[in-house]
Amino acid sequence: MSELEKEIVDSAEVKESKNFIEQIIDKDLAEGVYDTVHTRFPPEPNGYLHIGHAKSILLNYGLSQKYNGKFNLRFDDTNPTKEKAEFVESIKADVKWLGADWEDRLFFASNYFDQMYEAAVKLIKKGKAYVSDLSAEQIREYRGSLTEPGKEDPGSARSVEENLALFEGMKAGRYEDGTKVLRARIDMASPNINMRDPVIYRVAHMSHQNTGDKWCIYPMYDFAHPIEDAIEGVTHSICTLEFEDHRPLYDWVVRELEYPHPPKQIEFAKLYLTNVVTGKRYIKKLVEQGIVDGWDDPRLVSIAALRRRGFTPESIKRFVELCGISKAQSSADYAMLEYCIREDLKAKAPRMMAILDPVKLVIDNYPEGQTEMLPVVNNPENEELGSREVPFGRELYIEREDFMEEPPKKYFRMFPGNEVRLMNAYFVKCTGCVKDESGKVVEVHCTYDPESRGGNSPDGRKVKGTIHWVSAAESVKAEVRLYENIIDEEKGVYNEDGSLNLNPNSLTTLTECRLEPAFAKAQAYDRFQFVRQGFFCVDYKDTKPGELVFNRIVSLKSSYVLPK
RNA sequence: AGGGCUAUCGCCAAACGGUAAGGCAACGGACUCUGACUCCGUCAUUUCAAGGUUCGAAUCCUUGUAGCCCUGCCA
Repeated sequence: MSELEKEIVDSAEVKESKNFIEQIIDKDLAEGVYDTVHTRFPPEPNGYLHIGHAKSILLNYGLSQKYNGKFNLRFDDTNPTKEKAEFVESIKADVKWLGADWEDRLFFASNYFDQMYEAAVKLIKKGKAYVSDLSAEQIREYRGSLTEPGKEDPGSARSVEENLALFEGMKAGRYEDGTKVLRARIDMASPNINMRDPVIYRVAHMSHQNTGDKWCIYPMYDFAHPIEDAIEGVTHSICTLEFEDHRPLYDWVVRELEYPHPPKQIEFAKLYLTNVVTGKRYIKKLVEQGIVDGWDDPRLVSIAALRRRGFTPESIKRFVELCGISKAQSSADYAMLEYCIREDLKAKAPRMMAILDPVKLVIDNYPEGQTEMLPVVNNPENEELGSREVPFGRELYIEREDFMEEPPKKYFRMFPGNEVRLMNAYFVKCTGCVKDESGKVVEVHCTYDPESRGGNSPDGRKVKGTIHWVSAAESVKAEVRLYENIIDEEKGVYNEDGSLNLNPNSLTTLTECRLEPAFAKAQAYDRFQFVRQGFFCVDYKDTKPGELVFNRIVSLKSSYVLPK
């Protein structure tokens, strides 16, 4: 290819298509609707963040970076009945871990309660809001149905003065929970139910995690959110599809409150993953039944679980990018997530040897009692990761599946008469095996070629198979948890009736495995690529001294399948 | 008087009236001290359906169909 051709190809690759949100922003910028881009991630501190939040975080933060704008982290804490301070810290940690930097812009919606109260007063004065005496049930009745219009709230007829006095009374705590609400006066006959005089303030005598007992009235999301965005100077308020119907109300609020540079709400489709349990009530059930050990169980897709399982922020970012942004309801394939972590760890993680399903290998012509240290490169694709010494001896453990007494065609690992390479060590020739009464192989025997130290024979002969191993004497016994999150490829996670389709026994398997010494010294959060099996990280939970628990985070497809 | 949104390969997703990108998955083959990785090749004459407009339609129009969301004093 000539230089010119290369340039043409390069420039073609640079031309990236923009997602629909970027197109909206470009247009806004070009038309002067906004002269900057300011986004935010507004979680309610009522639980843990999951992979879906990661999409929102990375989208919002990414946009602010791309357009040289700003990104806020704001806790949307307008409902004290659901929120806890402990979630604030975990959310901050997760957002930070993902690399979204809010700099000094950490906000709480509850810090705007005074301004929201004033905003409500302003609406009352404009005749755009009134106090209602209706019960929750009555409000529901008056709202009408999907096909029938609602009817006027009796409170709608009150004068501005009366509303002002009543609303002040609500604030002063003169009314019980549920006895009075403030409603926006819009249109009880609107086909959009959100516009049928939505409740914008309710009474709740409850301590708030941030404001304590200062307030006994709290604003509703639809009223509070646009105000929060407007106060912070947010330009593009990005949320998920279910809020599309709320956009007219969002626009109504910023218009009636007369903000000079009103923010704009844009909706995108949530990120769903196939074959993982996401429903909160199911997760709760799994936790209660002890099937998973909490909301950060590695089989779940909370940010904390993914972190615990060994995913890197980079891999999640890549995954979110790969998924793209659109308005079509979709579910990403879990294989794509696995691809991202494999891709990321490939050159970053040291590769260690471990035997998941050990069977003993005895080298009959190797001196009894001798141990030698063999140098091994930590990652052949990345020399910077250095090397280590691995002990080698007469008795080793190899993977049970790496030996077959009667091999099928194209099997080129251990079988009687075949020579293979013990990775980084020696060529060995299989001589046979020892079985117990039940016919189970308990020991494989072989002889080695002392000339082939390091894994190559001086006479230049080749072997087709290379297998991994650990020294029987020096290896460390450990438990490995094999986590599976694939429930049923065909039926998926949920049954037709909405119940959970899973076999608890299939979720996790504990195996006793053998690790090479260096692997066994792993620290929490260390990540390793494990020969032929996948990636591991240390599972920091429930780890007792001398009883390491490793967690296989990604199962690489085995490309050799035994014939049935 | 219901309203809103969506529909392009098994899964995501571009294409913005000019002749269906790309990634994941899958499948061949080459290579290999991990049956991994890498490499190379294959994978939508057709865009939910049926009509229409146009020299030309995934894109515009009409009529259907399917899926998701909305009747919290949740967010």
